[in-house]
Amino acid sequence: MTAETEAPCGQHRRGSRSVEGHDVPSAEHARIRLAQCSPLHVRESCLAGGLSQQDLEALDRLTFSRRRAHLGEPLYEAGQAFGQLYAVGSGTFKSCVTLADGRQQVTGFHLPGELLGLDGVGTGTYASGAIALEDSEVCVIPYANLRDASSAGAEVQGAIARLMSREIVRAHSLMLMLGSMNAEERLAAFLLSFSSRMKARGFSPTEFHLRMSREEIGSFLGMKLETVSRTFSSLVQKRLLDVNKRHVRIVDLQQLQSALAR
Amino acid sequence: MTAETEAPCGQHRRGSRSVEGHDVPSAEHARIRLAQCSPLHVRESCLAGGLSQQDLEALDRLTFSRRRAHLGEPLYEAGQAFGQLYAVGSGTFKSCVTLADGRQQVTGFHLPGELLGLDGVGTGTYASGAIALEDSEVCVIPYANLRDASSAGAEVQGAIARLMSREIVRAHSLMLMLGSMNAEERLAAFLLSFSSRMKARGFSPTEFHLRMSREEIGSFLGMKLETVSRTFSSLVQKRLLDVNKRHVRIVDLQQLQSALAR
DNA sequence: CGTAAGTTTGACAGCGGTCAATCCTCGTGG
DNA sequence: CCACGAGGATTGACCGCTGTCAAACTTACG
Repeated sequence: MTAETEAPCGQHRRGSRSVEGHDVPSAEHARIRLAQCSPLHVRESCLAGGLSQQDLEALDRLTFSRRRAHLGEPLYEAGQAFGQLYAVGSGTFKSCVTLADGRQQVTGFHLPGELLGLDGVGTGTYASGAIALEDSEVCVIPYANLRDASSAGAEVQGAIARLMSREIVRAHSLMLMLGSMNAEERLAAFLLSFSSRMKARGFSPTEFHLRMSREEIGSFLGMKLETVSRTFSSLVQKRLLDVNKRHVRIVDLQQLQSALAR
Repeated sequence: MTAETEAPCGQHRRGSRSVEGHDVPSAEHARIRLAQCSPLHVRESCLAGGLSQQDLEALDRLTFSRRRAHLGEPLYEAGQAFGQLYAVGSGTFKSCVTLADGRQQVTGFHLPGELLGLDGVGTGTYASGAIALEDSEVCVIPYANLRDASSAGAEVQGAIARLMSREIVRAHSLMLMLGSMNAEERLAAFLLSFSSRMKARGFSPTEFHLRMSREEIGSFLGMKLETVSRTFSSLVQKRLLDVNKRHVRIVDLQQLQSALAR
């Protein structure tokens, strides 16, 4: 239906092995608590950063459902009424903002344990959309529950504030990257960030599979897909990486880090 | 003392008509409530956006002091322990982040009514620094006071959450700008944003004085100061602006807006 | 096997960075 | 009061990075 453009934020059409018939992804809302929702990831990564055991237990009590999103499906879309936050349980998401004239940009990639939807709190409307980059699962956290002063509300409010603040810091450092780095530095920064996030989740920090296309990486890094591809090739030539399509192996992590300091 | 670099985040050395002898800007902490702290600006601008009357009164009760900062003086610096938020009462500030290798970037300019320091909530350390671009005044809001569940804490917590969320949205749209606009579009976007913020504060939206240098604008927009200057000249040539150093008059606001949609 | 999407690579051009000279403003000191 | 110097702004010349256009290759799915 939607007139598909050449944008990096579109939904995928080729549904992979998605079973189809799932046009409305808001289907099942099983009552499953955060603690059962891939607890290891959620607790030991971004979400847990700075949260006390008490915070986590409070959060657990406020989480009431989970939801699945297949590859290419939106979890929510920009402009939609804000109602809940989502904690990635498994899989990967990208979030995208759109300019008035249609230009779009990927503002982030989200791994298990990270929180989505915080940009909706301010206005009551999601400012960005989130789309699954593979078949994924999230925990749904109704925001109204957080506002209830009841049930350790204050603790959780503080935790949410910390998470938001970190998102601000992250966005600012991305601004720095977009404003002052060349193509090679941007890609190196992206890969190193990805590497440390994989490591934090118990995966290999030097070998991983990217779930996003060259175009999506380019959109995130503020460069064209051809430049992304060329820069990958350049880093391979310099013996810092092995790359085969979306499979990446970091050969020389030391040098990749020093590629940032130019 | 500090080895001054060529960065856009440095403190100014030429103290203008500053009286001197004010090396420690944390001096006087008069007990003045937010309501007395340029209330018109604070209430009718960013801070007030989305806040109820109740929120504002709650905030008032938590504000205990104000502080002055002369041109070039830091309000706080990156890495410093986080303790309070600052509401700009009068004047202008810039905030800056620094990369490991010393590169810096201006992440925002702040007008009366806007809140500074939210990036410190997450880690307990300010991730950016804030420097006065003219002699300015702020309201000091100890963050600990906000966390106290006492005295309508929940209301204020929600208000702070909304403000943080808006800052996230703002940062994301800046990322979009840095990633996908050319020099002219960036400058136009900057001027239009500045214009509407001036208008919101009761100033002329078409004629104003910029408190920041070309280098600082460039740092914020991800371009070099020469390019900023050239782009100003280009917009003058196109009859969209009148520019004399830092004094700007928007001649054709319509066309300036359409310069964004390319 | 054919088509579509994604990736890679090449050729070329243009925007913006770099280096440099000049001008302007303002504060300081002779 | 004027000369001088420093910092900021403007403008020009040049060039390199990255965008643009295009073609070839790979992979997956119908």
